[in-house]
Amino acid sequence: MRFAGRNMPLIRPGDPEPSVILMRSGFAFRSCRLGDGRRAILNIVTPSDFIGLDHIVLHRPIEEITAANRVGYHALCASEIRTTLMADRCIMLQVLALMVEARWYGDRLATTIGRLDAQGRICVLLLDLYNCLRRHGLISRMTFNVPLTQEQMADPLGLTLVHVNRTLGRLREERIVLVDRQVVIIMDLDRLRDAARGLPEPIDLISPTGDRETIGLRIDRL
Amino acid sequence: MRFAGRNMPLIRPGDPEPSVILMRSGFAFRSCRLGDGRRAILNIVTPSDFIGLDHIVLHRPIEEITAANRVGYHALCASEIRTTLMADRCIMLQVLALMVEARWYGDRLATTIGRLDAQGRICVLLLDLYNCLRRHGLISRMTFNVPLTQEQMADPLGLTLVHVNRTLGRLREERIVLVDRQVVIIMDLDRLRDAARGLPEPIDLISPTGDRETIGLRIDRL
DNA sequence: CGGCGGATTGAAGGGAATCAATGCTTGTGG
DNA sequence: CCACAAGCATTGATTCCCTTCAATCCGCCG
Repeated sequence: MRFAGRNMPLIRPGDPEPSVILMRSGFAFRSCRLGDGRRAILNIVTPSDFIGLDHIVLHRPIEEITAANRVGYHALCASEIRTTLMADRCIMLQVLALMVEARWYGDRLATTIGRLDAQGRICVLLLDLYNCLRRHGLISRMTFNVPLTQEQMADPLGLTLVHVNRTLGRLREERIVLVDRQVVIIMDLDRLRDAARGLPEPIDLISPTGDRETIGLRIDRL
Repeated sequence: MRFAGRNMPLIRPGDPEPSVILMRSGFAFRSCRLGDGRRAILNIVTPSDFIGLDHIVLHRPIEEITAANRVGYHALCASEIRTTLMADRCIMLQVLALMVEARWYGDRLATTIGRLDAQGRICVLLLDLYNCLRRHGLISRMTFNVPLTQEQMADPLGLTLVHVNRTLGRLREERIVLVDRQVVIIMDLDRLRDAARGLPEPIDLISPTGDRETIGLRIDRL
């Protein structure tokens, strides 16, 4: 188990020896470099997510992972993983399933940005985080911590931090969800779902995602 | 080799026996259903693309594929593919590579929509089509056919057809690219690239994408 | 000819960006 | 312990890109 502090890179683009990472605690975000050098956040990474699985088939990382707060994680050399996968076809299939799931979320994000207004997009983000944390048993109430600045929320949603701020204010006024500092309090889950409604539902994998631990255990072993 | 006419479904969501498809000729688009029943186009599919590879690990299709014009394609039952893959690890790795590439394009699309204005988005779409067709040796000049309505172009870019129309008009005025009916003529490739600049570059897979035929051949054989 | 799908164009309105200034916390050093 | 700076949140005013609504036009086919 390794650790990284706020704003520290877990993976940087062009790393000669890229890793596959299993998040254990904390938040991070996955981003890519734009032509002008700016950084575009692609999504938020939460505990028990795998990141960098694409390194299995990539020469060098195309994206960078940055810790949003203190992060605990396991790292393993991608080439080792590759040989491991070649030895166990079932694991390989599971990795494929994870990639399919990741693609689905990418498509879904594009749909979110393309068809929902600022309020809808933010609701989707918060709802996804809620569902994700809840699925992994990290929360049980309607309250949780999101160690992101408003700018980091705005970026993957294609918004400006100013507009995120205003919209969060409106969501608070309407008593749907309250975001203060790093604390999120869902006040009305139904209306939060309504605001995010219209999007396709998460998918149904042959090998359920809960089985991630199957891979996780092997990583621990290595 | 099978054929499908304009607006005919190649894959429909919930199909009990989903297929993996290799496009041979014609255009199609991949879409998903929104809560209100509308259809959201996720991307454009061109000849030699694989679609439905996710069915290898999915119970049932989550997206639908629709022919944009007359399409020729090969179809193979996903469960057969799955057993084939389990037998040949190298092919499996190639499929994984294709999924990684697909995800990258999904992420890239989200970035495109989130950070570029209408002109940039349309330029990205046209440029991607150009590069894609060219890579597969389907065109050699600056002219090609795109059998899409303006509405079908607008959809995946998060725009309205009205605004696409106006923007195409501006691109014509500025002598960058000319889109009339279904004919695209790139008048100034450099400025087209400029308008789309800022996006991350396509990726560099360990097993080059050109090797698709490796899989294609096996599909033919089945 | 009439109808239809798609392209084109106009006018009006709104959502989000942009520019800019002001609070609020936190941490650091004197 | 206070002063100060840095980073982030908040708020206002203005601008503009894109949407929406609507009308017209065009090519095609029965």
